Amino acid sequence: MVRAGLEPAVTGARVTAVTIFDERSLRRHPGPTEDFVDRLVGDTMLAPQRRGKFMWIPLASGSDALVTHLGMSGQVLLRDTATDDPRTRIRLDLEHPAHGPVRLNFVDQRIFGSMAIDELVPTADHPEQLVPTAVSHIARDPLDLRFDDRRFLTRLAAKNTTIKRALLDQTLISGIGNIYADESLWAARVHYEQPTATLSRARAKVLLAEVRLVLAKALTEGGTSFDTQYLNVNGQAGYFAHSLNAYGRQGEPCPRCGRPIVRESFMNRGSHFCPYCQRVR
DNA sequence: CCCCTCACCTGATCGC
DNA sequence: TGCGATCAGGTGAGGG
Repeated sequence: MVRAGLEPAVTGARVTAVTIFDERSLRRHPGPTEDFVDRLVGDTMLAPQRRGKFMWIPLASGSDALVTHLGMSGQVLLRDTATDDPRTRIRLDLEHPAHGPVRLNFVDQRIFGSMAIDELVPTADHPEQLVPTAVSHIARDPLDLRFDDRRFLTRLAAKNTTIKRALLDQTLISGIGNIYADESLWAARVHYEQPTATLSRARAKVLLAEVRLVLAKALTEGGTSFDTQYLNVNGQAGYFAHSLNAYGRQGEPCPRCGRPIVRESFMNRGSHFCPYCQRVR
């Protein structure tokens, strides 16, 4: 969503200025602040790419890319050159050959996200495409046409953990956060603490199919937004939050069986599920 | 190597 | 009214 919105505006655009308002947003940048600025200014951006929750914009000058992770609360907002946003941590001013000047505001309330300049490298998992080193260990997301279902199912069965941990493991499958994990598990009727080793291949296939449906729906509905804090590149809220079945609905009836949804604490966050529909088997 | 816990952050909300 | 405590969650360092 974010990537698609940025593509026409940044592809071919030259960076004219970079302003750092909060250095903590450069936590993942390997060098000092000046290095980040110097390597961006004057360079030209190519088409944005995405893997999991990482987005990167290759730079025309060489083998580097501007890598952005949105964390929890990050946004990349496309603005005209006069617009500032509250909690902007990094500002990029661009000049596009066709569209003229444009501004990218990296807004991030909780500063879980970041920007960095990172080297593009080849990896065994992604032979047709160079990816930033910070992204090289991230698996493909299940909507990627090159996602390997058999490999995923085999690696899943080999893990010695529970299913929700596995779904959140970005080296196994990417693009699934806490909300989409709970929604997918609810849809597939799988308990979040089902051991991966005893989850049948048939049920794992159903779960993978439900993951795809949840991610595809979230994508078409513009992401999950609970308030104005979560916006797309045009500053609009997504609508996925209106169609949640389990996440955040503790105490409310399960849309399938009517019994109450339960919330349990797991991995320092919430797991929302229907104890009747979703049982360890 | 594999698995798991926890620190990192801010702002909304809750209880007293 | 105010103030401290709690909660939200993606990532990766570090421990076992």
